[in-house]
Amino acid sequence: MDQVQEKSQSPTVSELRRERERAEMIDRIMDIAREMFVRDGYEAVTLRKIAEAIEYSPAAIYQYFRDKQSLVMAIIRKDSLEVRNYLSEFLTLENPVQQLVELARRYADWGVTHPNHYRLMFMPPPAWVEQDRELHERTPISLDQHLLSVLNFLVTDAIRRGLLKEKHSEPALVAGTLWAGLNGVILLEIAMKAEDRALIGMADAPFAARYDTLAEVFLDGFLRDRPVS
Amino acid sequence: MDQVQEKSQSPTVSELRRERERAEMIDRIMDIAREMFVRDGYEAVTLRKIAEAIEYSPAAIYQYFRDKQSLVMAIIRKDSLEVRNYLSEFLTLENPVQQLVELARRYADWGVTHPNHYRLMFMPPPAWVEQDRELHERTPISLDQHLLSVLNFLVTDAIRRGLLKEKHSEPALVAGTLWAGLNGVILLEIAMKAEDRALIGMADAPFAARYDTLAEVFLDGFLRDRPVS
DNA sequence: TGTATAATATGAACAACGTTCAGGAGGTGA
DNA sequence: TCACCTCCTGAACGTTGTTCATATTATACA
Repeated sequence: MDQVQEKSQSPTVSELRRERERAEMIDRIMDIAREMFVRDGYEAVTLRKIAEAIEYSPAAIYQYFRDKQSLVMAIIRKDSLEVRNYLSEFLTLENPVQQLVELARRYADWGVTHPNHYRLMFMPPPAWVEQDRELHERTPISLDQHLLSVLNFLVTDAIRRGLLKEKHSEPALVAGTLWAGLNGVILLEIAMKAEDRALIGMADAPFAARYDTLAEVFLDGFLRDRPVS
Repeated sequence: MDQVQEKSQSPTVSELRRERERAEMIDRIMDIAREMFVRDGYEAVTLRKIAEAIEYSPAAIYQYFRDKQSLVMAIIRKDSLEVRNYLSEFLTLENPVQQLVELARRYADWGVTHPNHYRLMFMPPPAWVEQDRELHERTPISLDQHLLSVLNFLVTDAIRRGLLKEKHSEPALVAGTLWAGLNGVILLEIAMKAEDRALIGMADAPFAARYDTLAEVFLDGFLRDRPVS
């Protein structure tokens, strides 16, 4: 990652092959690391374990990644990009509210099924953020930023069409609230297990029920005329 | 922490003094650790740095805490307990909705001003949770659980008084949604800095505005008759 | 075909980390 | 005085991420 070809006028055939092999190696490392990462969280990812799995020495990894942090960030970045595409698939300019609901549901599903990705996305060690910002100078934006951006776009559209109550005239505030609620239900699902909820004497409910309640309340709260669904 | 006095019939005067000194030492260690922790996050807390700060050897710390994890957890636990008391201060049985608003605002204020506490509360390394659960067998419950519990209690009260719309008859679902929205706005404030929001072309707003929007939407969405505020 | 060059992989080492342990120092109670 | 107990330390262990000189290999060019 992150290297530039300086003098190559036209790449020879073996240069192309090496480049491809290099890309394969990068993928292989990332796949191994992701496996550990998804199952056991960030601290389970050790370079020595990865090295053993790919049958190389630990030092070899540094040929492909600047350091461990870059490796994990590369995984997050790549996977986030896939989710972004997945989320944007269904974005047409038809019914902004309906699209919001669909978008939110997809995002929530992804979050609940990828707790470790989600964790690291929101809760990176503080030092990481700056370094990553310097390196990839704010592009591509992260998944949560992208979500907020899309929400903002759709909300702006909805407001322009007069679908929301008058008091909700600022798209950024509405989008932010949607973002908050959405990530909140995901967080609730990830951070608090069923037994924890039972512990404090609460009736348990499937994730879908909590999501639906949130959707219901948002629709009732934001929409001018609540359509019968 | 976590030790029992076995044979002590009546503690002598010097035993009392030693016990007090021990407690002071524990506080001192926790204060140093908290300072590092709050400023730079969890991984900034190293036992060797703490040892240097308190002018003891690293091994000395193990006289007071089982291991590093226990130390950090002790901080979280203690501070969470203070917040719990702070949150519960104003809990009377007068107006559940008004109390919900007050409670939520206090919680949000705390979260925004304690990002690192907040981070670790929701996002502990997966392995930690089990161990901590075994040690302190589900008591005292964590801050987020406590919040959910209180929310649940207030919502139950509100429902019994017929303050909510009919379709919101399940307290657990309503409380969960409130919890989600609340933690969501905090997360938005913590995880995404102002410059990030500006980056995607959104109007920026102070935290209070986002909180108010959320409150507004929840009140409109949940309440049967929205009182003029 | 032979040779310089560049890419690639490695073993050994380093610093820092959490943690353990045998043992010293010093006050306490009898 | 003596035995005991608590506190504290230095040294060590194993593991982590990371670096670097070196060896190996493959390529490009004469």
